Amino acid sequence: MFRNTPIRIAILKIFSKIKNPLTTQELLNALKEKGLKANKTTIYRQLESLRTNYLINEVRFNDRNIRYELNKKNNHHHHLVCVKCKKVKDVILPEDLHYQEKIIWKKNNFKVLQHYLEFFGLCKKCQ
Amino acid sequence: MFRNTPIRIAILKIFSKIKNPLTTQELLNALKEKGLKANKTTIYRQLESLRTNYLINEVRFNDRNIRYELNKKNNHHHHLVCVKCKKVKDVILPEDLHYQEKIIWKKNNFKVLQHYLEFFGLCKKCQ
DNA sequence: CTTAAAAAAGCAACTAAGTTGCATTAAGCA
DNA sequence: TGCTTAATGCAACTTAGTTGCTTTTTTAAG
Repeated sequence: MFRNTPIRIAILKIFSKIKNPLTTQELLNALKEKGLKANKTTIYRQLESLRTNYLINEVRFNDRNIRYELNKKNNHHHHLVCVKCKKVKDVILPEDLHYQEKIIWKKNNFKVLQHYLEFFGLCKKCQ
Repeated sequence: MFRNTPIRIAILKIFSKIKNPLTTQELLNALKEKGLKANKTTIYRQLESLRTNYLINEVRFNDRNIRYELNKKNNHHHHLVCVKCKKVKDVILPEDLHYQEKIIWKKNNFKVLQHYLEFFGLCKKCQ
């Protein structure tokens, strides 16, 4: 199904090492730093392929960029984005949104399949 | 501070009547339907002005578009987006995310100022 | 009502992200 | 080793959004 091309391997390696979601541009830069000059078309196609095969997830913060991160099993989490220093920290919520989604089901008969949830505020250092 | 230009008035009127967040393109179309041909530069500048003055909010669903809706007082809500028919319904969560944000504060010393939360799934009709 | 200052609108040119079609290269397998 | 097909590269294109500058319009003072 997939072919283990140098670019694909490099992209997955970068994602596995990085702590925060990457924009397309950041990924391109990271590849360049590794000495791998990849065409932007290739990157867009790889990201699309990885995404539709559930290997990576899209993440949206409060700017216009779309970011990507590895879609590891049992690693559902959200992000705390500091509006001042822009640092990002993963956060796992106890019970996540199960309670809210149960209410939504009862009240609206809407079956939630997925949610986007990100928090913006001030980290410890920036307050 | 603001000047009551026909375009600004028309934009606010459209937002006050519409139920779901609008993309820039949808707003342009809605204006056209009213017989108001407005330059796209003007629309972008109006949206930016309305946003920085807290009259409208940005909303992100799972496509690339940024949508806008009126920022009414005491109307904090989230959206149920049907992945099949694309219909959008507002939802108000009891207690919202206060509990989760309290936990975040206790565990991470992160002061949440804002959150993005949207639900994607199947509406009553589409299940 | 007139007029002056400043904000808003319009216009054209530009930027940058993302896409498309097609030719070339290279995985992976018989 | 060679064949098939996916992946890559490239150039041209599309489209959203931006910028700089000119013109128009709002608003408020005289």
